[in-house]
Amino acid sequence: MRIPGRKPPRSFFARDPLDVAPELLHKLLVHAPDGSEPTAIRIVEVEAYRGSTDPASHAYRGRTPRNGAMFGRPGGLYVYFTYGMHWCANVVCELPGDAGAVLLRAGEPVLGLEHMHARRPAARRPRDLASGPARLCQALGVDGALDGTDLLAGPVWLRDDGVPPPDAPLVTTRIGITRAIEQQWRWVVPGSRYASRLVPPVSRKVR
DNA sequence: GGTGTGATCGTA
DNA sequence: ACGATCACACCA
Repeated sequence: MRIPGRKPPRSFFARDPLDVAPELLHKLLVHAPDGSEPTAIRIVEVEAYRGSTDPASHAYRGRTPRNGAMFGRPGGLYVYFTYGMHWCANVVCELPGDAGAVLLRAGEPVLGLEHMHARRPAARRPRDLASGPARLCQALGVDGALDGTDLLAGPVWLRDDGVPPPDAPLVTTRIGITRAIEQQWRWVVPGSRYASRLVPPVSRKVR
């Protein structure tokens, strides 16, 4: 089987997640398991999480069994379990001397749509397949077994097929968090119909 | 199109 | 007790 695009150099990931995040827009995320057909999405929505300085980050309180991948090699995949039922995937980055990651929030399905629909019966149309961080993982078949794997070695790959990131991405606050809600650390492909939403909810739960 | 709510369980 | 969420019901 053939993996589309080229792999970015390791140095692409070894930077502040705030710099990496917008450059992940329009890149491909490919899951090519041994012995079954690959599926792929084009990334359209991301959020950056820093480490010790970001109260919303899983790495804020240091290393634990769960967030270990965030402290590993840049270019790794950090997959975590949340709400008792969902997996979400991050690209591991590294602000020099600190942990960091970029949450992959949504993508446009580009390869293996029939397999994605089989994994996501609730999705009526392509725009429902990967328009959310947990939906994206379901569509690609990404779960905890892939936590800590290398995006430069597979079976989950980050690939660059030459489509540049948007010149003027939409920048907003992060979604679904209750801390550090003032930071504008979410980037979306302008006008994308495959994003989870273009504008964050006006009111968020406060406690 | 929009809003509100229950599900479900690992984590710290 | 609380999530870096989702699907579905319900209203428009």
